Amino acid sequence: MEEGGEKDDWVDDDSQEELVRELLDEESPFFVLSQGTIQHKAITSEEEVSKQRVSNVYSGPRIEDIENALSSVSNWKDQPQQTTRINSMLERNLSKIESKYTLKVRSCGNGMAADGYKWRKYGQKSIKNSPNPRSYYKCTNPRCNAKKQVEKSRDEADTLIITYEGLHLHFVDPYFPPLNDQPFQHDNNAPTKKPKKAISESDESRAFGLPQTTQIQEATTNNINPAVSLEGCPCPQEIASEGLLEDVVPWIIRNPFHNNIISSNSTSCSSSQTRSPPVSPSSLSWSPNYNPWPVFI
DNA sequence: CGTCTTTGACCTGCGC
DNA sequence: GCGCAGGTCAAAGACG
Repeated sequence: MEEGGEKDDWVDDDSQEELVRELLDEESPFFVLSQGTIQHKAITSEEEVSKQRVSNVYSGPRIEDIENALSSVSNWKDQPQQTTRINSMLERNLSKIESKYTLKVRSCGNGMAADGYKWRKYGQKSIKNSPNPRSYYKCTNPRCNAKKQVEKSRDEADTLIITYEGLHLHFVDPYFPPLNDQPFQHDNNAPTKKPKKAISESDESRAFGLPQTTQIQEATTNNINPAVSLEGCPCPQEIASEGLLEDVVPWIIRNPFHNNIISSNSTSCSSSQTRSPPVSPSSLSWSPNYNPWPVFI
């Protein structure tokens, strides 16, 4: 993707702060809450070892960490000190933390909730004591190890339970500073499909890691449903084709019209829908499995 | 023909 | 060690 130098200006401070507040707001419609709170779980093999550290750092998302993540993503190219901030976070072992975010999504249609990323289904399993199978998806981006699991709720037939896991590394890696003083270059021609290669590359990418708060941002903005920009909308082509968070978030922030759509998307699409009606799902079907209008409950 | 989905087999972790 | 359940792999088929 090629945004030139413009992208760094896409998110102004106010927008960032607003997004941060949204991230921390339990009432935010952007968050799917399982019984009112984001389910956050540290799942690394070093979980016990790092618990004490985590308890300091991850007793909850701290606003400065989220700000770190946001500012690191948006500004480091222009502000060398961002490199220091990233390194500081990495030194705090933030990169070793992975998180799962379980979302309950009320489906308005036939199933999958679009979240702005392309996913490749790699498995499906029947779950014991559950009538509904669970589907496993990986991000199609070869530099990304993000995964999600989707299953229907046992209690509510029209509710999907989506568990996000891992990182959308293709979202952050263009913003990480070059290693070993090598010239940093974003691979604009990175292939988007070749799962086998993706495994090794994502393994390499894990060395970068990501602060947990960035994952929270990811989990949140996944729900923002950038797919709204796909067809019939004057959004950058890169968004439509890749749905990358780095493109989508600033773009959405800058496009109030789509913010309205997103907001309406965060409420029930049933009879309680009082805002502008959603675009026809068929017009958004850049991935055939997705119902682009999930409702977060 | 390339890509994606399906689905059975295999792997792994965990509890007993 | 064994069995179970969840997670992943990969061959085969479907689809555009």
